Order: sequence, then structure tokens, then C-alpha cells
Amino acid sequence: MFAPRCPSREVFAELVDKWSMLILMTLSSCGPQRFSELQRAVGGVSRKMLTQSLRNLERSGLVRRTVFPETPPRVVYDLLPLGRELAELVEPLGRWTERRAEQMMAAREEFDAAHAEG
Amino acid sequence: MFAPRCPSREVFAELVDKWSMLILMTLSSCGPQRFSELQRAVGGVSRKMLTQSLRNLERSGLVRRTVFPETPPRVVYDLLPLGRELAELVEPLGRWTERRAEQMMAAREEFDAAHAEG
DNA sequence: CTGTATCCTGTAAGATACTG
DNA sequence: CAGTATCTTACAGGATACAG
Repeated sequence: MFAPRCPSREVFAELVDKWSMLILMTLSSCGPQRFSELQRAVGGVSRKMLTQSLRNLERSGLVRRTVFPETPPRVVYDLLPLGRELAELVEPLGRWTERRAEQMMAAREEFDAAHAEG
Repeated sequence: MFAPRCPSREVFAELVDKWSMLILMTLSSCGPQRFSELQRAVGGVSRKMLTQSLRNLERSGLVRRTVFPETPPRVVYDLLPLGRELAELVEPLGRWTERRAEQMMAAREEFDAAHAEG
């Protein structure tokens, strides 16, 4: 993964993505979700980015897309086993970030203040 | 973290970055490293990106930068407790990616093949 | 509702050259 | 050695309009 041209680097670089991670966390904690539910849950994501990230996750075998041929159409996304595995590693990361966010913001202010002089 | 304007979202978006994660993993598994050692370890990273990522990590209180005033200068980076915490969450993610990379690549080929018709 | 297609802009990031 | 500064370009990603 530390080699530029390695497949694992490629995969890693795409998974380590803000939207993908938030989507995985949402599907993991909220269960199967429709497109619009996901868009509401993942604040600030555009339809374009949501579609794109979901396609990536689907393509890599992490997420399943199910279309119910109704009118209006209903599309539900849920985690495949592979996605569940990843989600369980990502969730601690999310919880840690929320727990430590304030501390990091404080560190930044301190850093910025210390480097403002001069 | 699911709210667009929340500090934790901001912090999260910056930590969830290819280079930052690879740097954290390197420092965690290899111990304190000089700038050039890091650049060699994290394949494909430019000086610019390495500097920028390290600054971010330093600014947020995850990494410590130590300058030894010699000639030629020597600069060593190592993890602070906060960085060590994060690194321990990121490492499983890295190991998982390497373990599953092939499987995901296969899933992609299958997906692409299935969507090529038409 | 769940997308796709198009346009448009800012910015991420490589290449290169320079500095203490 | 360990950066900084500058330039340039590709692409990420928002806005908008349209479609099944």
C-alpha cells in the first residue's frame, strides 16, 4: 500500500474518502437506506457526489443497490459483508474524531497563534 | 460529524486523507522518522504534499516536529499521544485494505463487465 | 424519486527552481 | 537536508437542467 502503483494503494485512496466513509457509517448505524434518506443523513452531500460514491462502493463489492420498480421508484442501499467489515473499522474512527475534535481545534488555535508572531 | 458546518466534520475531512493516513501508519510502525525517510517510506508523495500533510498533523496536535540545528539540518517527526491514538485506529484500516484489495479489484472487474453490455 | 448530462469554477497537486 | 515559492494543469465537485 506504500507503493505508488500497487492495487491496494489505488483501492485505499478511493475508500479513504470523506463521503464514502460517512455513507458507510450511516448504512452501518441506520441500516438499509434509500437514496434520499442517505442524502439527508449525510449532510451537505450533493446528488452527484452521493451517486458517485455509492457507485464506487457498489463497484468494489461493499454495498448492494436494490431497485424496487414502483412509481415513484424506490432504491435501497445496504451493506454487503465486505462493506460491513470496513464499516466496523471506520466507525471507531468516526467516534474518535467526534471525541477529539475539540481538542484538535484547540491545538490548531494554539499552533496558529504561536506562528502568527513574526 | 454528519452536519456540514460542524467542527468535527471539518477535522474529519482533513484527517481522512491518503497522505496523512500513510504518514501516521509509517510513524506508528517505524517510529520517529526524518523528512527524507518519510518521503521514501510513503511512496509517490511529493515534498510539497509531505510538508503540507505534516503541517496539518502538527497543527492538530497529532505529530511533533523536532529540528536539530546541525548542518545539514535534521528534522525528526514523531507521534504525540493524540496521533498514536489515531494511528492505532488507522492501522487496522490499512491492514484490512491490503487483505481485501484483490477481492475488491475482482469485484470491480465483474461490475465493469456486467455494465459493459448495453 | 432517483438519477444522468452539461457546464463551470476553484482548488489540489505535480514540476521546477530557489533558499537557509 | 528540509523545506518554500511560483507556475501550470487536471480534475473534483457545485449548480442547473433534464429524463425515466
